[in-house]
Amino acid sequence: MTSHESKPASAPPHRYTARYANELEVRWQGEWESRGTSRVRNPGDPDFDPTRPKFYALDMFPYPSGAGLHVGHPEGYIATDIVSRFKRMRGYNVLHPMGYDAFGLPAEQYAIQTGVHPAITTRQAIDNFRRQLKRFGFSYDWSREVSTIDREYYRWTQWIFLTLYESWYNPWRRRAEPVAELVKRLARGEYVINLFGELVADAAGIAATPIGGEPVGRRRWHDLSEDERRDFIDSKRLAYLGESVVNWCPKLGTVLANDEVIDGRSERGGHPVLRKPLKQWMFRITEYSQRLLEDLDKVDWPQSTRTMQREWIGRSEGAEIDFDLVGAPHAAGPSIRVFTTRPDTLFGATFMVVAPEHPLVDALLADPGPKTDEQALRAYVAAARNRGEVERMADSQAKTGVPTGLLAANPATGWRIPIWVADYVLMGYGHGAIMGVPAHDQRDFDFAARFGLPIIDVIYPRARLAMKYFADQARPEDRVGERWRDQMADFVGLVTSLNAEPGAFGPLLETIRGRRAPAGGESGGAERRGTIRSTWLDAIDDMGIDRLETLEARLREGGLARADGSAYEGPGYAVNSPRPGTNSGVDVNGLPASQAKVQVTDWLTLKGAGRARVNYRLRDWTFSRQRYWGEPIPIVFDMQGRHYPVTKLPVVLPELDDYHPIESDDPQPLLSKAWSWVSSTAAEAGIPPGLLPPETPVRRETNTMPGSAGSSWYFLRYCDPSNPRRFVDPAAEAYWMAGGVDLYIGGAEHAVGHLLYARFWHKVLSDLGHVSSPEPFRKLFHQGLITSFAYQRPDKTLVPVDHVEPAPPEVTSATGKLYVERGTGTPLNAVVAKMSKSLKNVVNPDDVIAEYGADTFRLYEMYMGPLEMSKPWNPRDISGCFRFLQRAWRLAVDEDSGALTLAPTADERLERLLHRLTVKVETDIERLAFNTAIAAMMEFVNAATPPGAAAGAGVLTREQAQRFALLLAPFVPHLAEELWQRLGHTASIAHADWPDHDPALLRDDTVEIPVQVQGKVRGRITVPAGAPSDAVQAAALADERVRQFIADRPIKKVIVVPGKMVNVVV
RNA sequence: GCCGGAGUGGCGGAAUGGCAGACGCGACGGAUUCAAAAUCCGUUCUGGGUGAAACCAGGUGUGGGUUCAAGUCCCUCCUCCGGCACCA
Repeated sequence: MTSHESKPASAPPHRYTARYANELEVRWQGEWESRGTSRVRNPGDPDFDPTRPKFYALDMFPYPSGAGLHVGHPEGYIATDIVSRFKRMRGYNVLHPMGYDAFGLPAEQYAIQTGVHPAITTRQAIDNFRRQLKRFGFSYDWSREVSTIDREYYRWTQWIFLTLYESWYNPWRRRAEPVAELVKRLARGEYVINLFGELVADAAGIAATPIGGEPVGRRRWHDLSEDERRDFIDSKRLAYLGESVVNWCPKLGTVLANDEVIDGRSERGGHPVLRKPLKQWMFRITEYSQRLLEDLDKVDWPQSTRTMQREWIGRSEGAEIDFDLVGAPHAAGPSIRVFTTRPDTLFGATFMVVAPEHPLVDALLADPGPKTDEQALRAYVAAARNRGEVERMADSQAKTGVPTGLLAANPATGWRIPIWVADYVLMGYGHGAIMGVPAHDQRDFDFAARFGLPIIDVIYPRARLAMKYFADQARPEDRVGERWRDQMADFVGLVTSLNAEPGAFGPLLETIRGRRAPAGGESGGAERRGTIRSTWLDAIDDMGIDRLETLEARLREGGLARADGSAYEGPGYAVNSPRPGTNSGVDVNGLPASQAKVQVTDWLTLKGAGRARVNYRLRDWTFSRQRYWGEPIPIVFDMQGRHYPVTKLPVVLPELDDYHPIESDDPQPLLSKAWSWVSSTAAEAGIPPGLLPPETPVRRETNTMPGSAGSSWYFLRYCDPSNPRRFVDPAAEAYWMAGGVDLYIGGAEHAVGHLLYARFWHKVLSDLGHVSSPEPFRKLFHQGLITSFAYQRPDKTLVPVDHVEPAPPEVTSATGKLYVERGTGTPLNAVVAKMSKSLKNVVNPDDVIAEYGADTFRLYEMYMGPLEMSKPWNPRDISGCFRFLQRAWRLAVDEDSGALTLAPTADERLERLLHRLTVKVETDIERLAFNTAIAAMMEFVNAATPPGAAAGAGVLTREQAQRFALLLAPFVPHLAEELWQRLGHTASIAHADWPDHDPALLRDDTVEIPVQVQGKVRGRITVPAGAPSDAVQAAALADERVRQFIADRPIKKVIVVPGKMVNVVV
């Protein structure tokens, strides 16, 4: 028992104690619930008021863990609750819902250990979460609660999956359309399929033509066989079966995340992990790359989050280029396609690298060429494939690889360049193949240096281009002695200091030649020239250029990068493109790299060997999980392995006898243990008879959906949570989602995953006309982490809080440390760390509420600091908020009698303060700056509690007390409601009108202005508000102290900032 | 390495380029009390100055710059937190 709660008998009976707070909070929560105070109606409902504007305040719904809420959860919830309550008082219809993201791994793991069905533990956890959440007095409309594990919820998650399955992305119209539409267009001949299996819009004749534009063999839809049609359509669906590699642990019978694999073994148990390709459902989110990128400009999100999404999408402009294979046509095809952002460096491509997973490698292993070291290749590829991506990135320095024995032709130079396999090239990006330009890409440089491949400069920065120009133009007399060094240094210095273009090099060289050697007594120009010269002389020395001939030899062989020992990746001008004396169909020598890019790309396009291309880092979204506790994917397969959609929804997750994973070398989803469920018939599984005859035996999909499935659309279901006919009623969606969710608060850890996936689904649904808005979340805000104080030994290890005790005075005076470790006496530093079970510094909100009440908890968490910042939980500080509420309470209620203490007439000073406070609180709520709003309310209470005021006297009038209660209401709804009712209201404060303010009362008649002399405050003057500048200036200069500080110095300038400040400059 | 964010009293923090430290905690002093807790009142950046004030000087991670005026804007560096990382 804490002190302020003990012996309530000695406290006045109506003091706002923890017990008092808890009593009234629980009482009001019951009242609100039974009165339906937080219920909100939908358009079309009888008591819906369509004249009010809407506000949708959304929290990221929690995963209901068995441990219950911790103090980090409510932070965002309190914030949205304050805004929701405020908006309600301002006349908005407010949608403020809560639910549970309830599928997930912890419950499944618990089931594996104990055999208890995840549904049971999850329901218990949800009940506990709900109880805890309700105790905070959040104004959620609990009738809209949803949980992703409810059948009536996941039925619609499955429906959205099927919607994507039945859709494709039309690149010409830049939107998703039903697959049926595609079939129709194909049948009508509007679209045809070319020899490469690519879709071509016949009428438009644009895009999707192969590189080169050679005659395209087109196939009409009715020329295709049934299977060909089916394969083609399947290849276009937004939900498709793709193959991706997973970390399969046979012993654990499960797929592991990259960070759960260490050195090819499982983190848990150290069992071997295999990298296995697996057929998985994928979403074609990559089709939406550009739109997901562009629409980031439309939303009011933190800059950092938008940047993260941009980088995740990773747009880069460049070209794709086909390199012909040399020699006999290979099984892998006639050429290798690469993507590059640097087509300007094509002349410097001296080798190629393909990823170990590249099709060329498989083809080559099946049919090795004469020059292929099959053994080495096979060994390398096998090793590389079994290394996880994380591992491959971990040893990022030393490049490895083996030659394939194949050669390709560089289309610009005609050189035959070797093709290597190396794992620094990733199959998942671009085409899984690169052209190696070692002089201008550090990774390629490292690789070339390691394996002795040629390195040829093709881009020079301006300074080096100037050196080359100088060497090319050097006259015999320039070569004499050391003269060339000074001349060249001067020339390069002039070129760089003027940012001169190559066209201007000639005249500049003449200027240099015209200069005399600097003699004594010259102008500052020579001195400056001397500095620049020595800079460039140093640069020349650093390059190891001792004679002009050395430079010329380097330039001739294109060996500057090699000599530097590193690639030059910066901007510059094309050189050696082509090299002197060689031929090429294109010449970009001397062009700035940016122009060379365009020219090379244009030339490649014309030649049919390449084209401009935008590439994205974003990859398709793998949607299959080999888990039990997730939404079943509504698909069945026939005996030929063809897939069909299950239209009878929901596909209900079957029960299992036990949840132990299947030990197997081949990945087996846990659901495949439900064999009687898996084996079904078309009719039983819910396949329309038009698609398959009812008796056809089918096998159900045993993969389940990932956690991000249910969370990608829950905000839509809140709009219309129990609709049995649609995932959301169009009118409800159009009303609540107009312009997107108005405020969405949640952790920054979802910056890319959840927020990108939800945007993608939303865009698809929007394209198909199922939702009205293009973006789901208009305003997004991330609350900061709530951390905790932790105690650190000198060696930086942390000590659990229950092993910490205050330091004895002698330790403090000797070391300055305030804490020591119990037992050892080791002095400890107080630091800030994440709350964690091991440090025993996790705070349970239930305890805090028992000790102070929910209102104090709400207030404290908002008072700690800016919402977006991470901040440490300090139990000591809570009492400040608690005392504030006590004082606020005492302002209106006599602690002994419980009677109202009100003043008969309004104090004018307090009236002004109250108007100001009203403005301050409303602007701060809009800015989500709750800490300063609360500080302002504290100041008001301090001002309204004059020292020495007799108890029970009353300072505020009834009307003022009411307005103050209204300001408190969003923050501390229970206390505010109690005051409101005691002040004579029967309707809830939740729907009372926010108080108005009188702008006239915001300004004082006179203002005190500091007067500075030389920027230091030397006096103060009091002038009428809005006084003209010259009057203010006159008053300032008349001030006695100001005159003292000016003394007899002449006044240079007087700056008057109206209403703020005067500064006298002397 | 790259991209964000942050660095202000003993602590959490406040401050549209305009009086640095609002507000709260803690600490200290006082009232109340037999005593304590709770509650209430006062003081509290540092140094100088004074009986006490007034007042003076310095002060927002480091070093520089812009400005009449910088915690705030620009550049350099340091530290901490978060994210990404062979993306061609």
